[in-house]
Amino acid sequence: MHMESAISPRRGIAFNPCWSGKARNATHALTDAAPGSNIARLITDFPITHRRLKMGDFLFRAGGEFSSFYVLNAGFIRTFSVSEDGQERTVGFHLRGDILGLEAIATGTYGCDAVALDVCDVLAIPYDTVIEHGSRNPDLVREIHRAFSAEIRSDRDLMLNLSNLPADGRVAAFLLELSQRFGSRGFSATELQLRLTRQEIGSMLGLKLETVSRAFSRFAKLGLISVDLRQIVLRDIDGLREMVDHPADAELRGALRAA
Amino acid sequence: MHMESAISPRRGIAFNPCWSGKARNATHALTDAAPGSNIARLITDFPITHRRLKMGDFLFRAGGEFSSFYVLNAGFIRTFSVSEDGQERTVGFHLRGDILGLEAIATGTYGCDAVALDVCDVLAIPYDTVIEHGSRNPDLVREIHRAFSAEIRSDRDLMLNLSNLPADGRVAAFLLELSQRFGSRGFSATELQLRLTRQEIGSMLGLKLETVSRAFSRFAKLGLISVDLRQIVLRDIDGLREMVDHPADAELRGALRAA
DNA sequence: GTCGCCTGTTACCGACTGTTACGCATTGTT
DNA sequence: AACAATGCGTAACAGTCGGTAACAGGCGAC
Repeated sequence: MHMESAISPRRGIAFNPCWSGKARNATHALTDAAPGSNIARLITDFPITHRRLKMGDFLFRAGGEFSSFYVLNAGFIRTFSVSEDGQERTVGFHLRGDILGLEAIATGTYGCDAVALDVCDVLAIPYDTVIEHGSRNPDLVREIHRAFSAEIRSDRDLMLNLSNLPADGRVAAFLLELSQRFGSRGFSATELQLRLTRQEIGSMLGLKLETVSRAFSRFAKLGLISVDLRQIVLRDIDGLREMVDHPADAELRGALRAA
Repeated sequence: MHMESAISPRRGIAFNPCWSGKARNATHALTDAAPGSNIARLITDFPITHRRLKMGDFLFRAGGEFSSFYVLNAGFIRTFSVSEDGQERTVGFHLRGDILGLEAIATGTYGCDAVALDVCDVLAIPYDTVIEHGSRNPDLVREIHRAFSAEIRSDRDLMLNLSNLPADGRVAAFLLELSQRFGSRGFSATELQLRLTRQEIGSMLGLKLETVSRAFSRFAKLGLISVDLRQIVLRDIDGLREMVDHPADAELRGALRAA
């Protein structure tokens, strides 16, 4: 399975929109399942800075100077990088609990843009503070390492998908991964509210928007999903999994089921 | 430029095959340019374990229990993962100074296989030791973070290439990245001794071996490189760069230059 | 030496994806 | 209300890449 993320399978059901309150210590802000939650929990003896973003605001820009990394507490964020010719390429789609900005430590500048797709609340964690705390709190260091490591893993899974799956397989894998992440964070795992356009999804999967569109249509025709613009309902998880593992057969099997 | 790695541009020319001696403190074993060098240098007050590998030996296997990560001191290592259907997919190609095994921290088990392509010498760095040292040596912690972060960056660059470049562009980008890494570690940046088969290269780039072969042949015909099995000489770096940036034009331009 | 195996090269064909173009629905503006 | 802008779906066409196959060269086993 390429879709397994390194996230613990413990499910956090409760969804606390704590960003609607005052800025507060983040100890109880996140569920267990989110990689950023433990880190926030381990930094207890100083107030964490909250940043509020509205749709379209940037959390950081590529090349901007690094001083903090961020734990997304509520909302949705898209990260992308812009090539020399002005083409936007989506790098990731992030929900609450995700950590952003880790890739900036090496160079001291952020490696991509991060834009809010919705109203967002973000915890800003100053890197120097982490280092300072780390010297007397090995658990915090371990937790940071785990987050790094998980990031590498999931990037690598995505890479393997990109390089080995045909268009349908990639789209199916994308949906399954999203479902798993939504589920582990207390959202519905079958009714997905995409916040991305076809274009943005495509640029993350190395496909054109028409191809994404076609894949969605095909899946709907095969009864695997229902599509209503950006509202997607997964109806046959195993079928989608089949589409990832054996893309060719899945097509055939669906066809004869329809006949 | 997607090919820029986060490695410092300082070049370490001297190549000390220190693995031929007795196991020793690693302080002087590696050049500045390698991401693993600083880490090895910062762990000074205990002897680092060396592991010798001969061609075909595994440094670690997917699923194996994690206790140490590794700094490659000499030789070449290929990492790959095996899918359910038995297909091998190359994840990375590593030279001296590279760090291996970082992705294992999250789950406690290694995420891929690592096999020696040559006689290798590897420094094994027990993770617990790092944590222990980290509490009184913040620089070590920072250095580890830098390595993690650089890993994420380079994975992401590769991802962008995979999802956006056509076959020729990927192969050209692969050659340029290799050249840059060889150069930064004291090898020739233009005469590359590939240790990978076409198949292995292809599985890293998401291409079939025939496609890799065809790309090499095309490049050779355009005068960009010379190919003699796994011995490749880069003859026109700018031309290769052009192939990455504007794959279509590069073909045309080469054709009319030949005419 | 010969055989068999592995790696690599090249050619031909077909499938898949990108390209282009058009139509439709929604949204927000004049 | 008319209009433009944006996102989305569909279809025809073209280009690229993979699948298959045949062949050459290196190498070890016998």
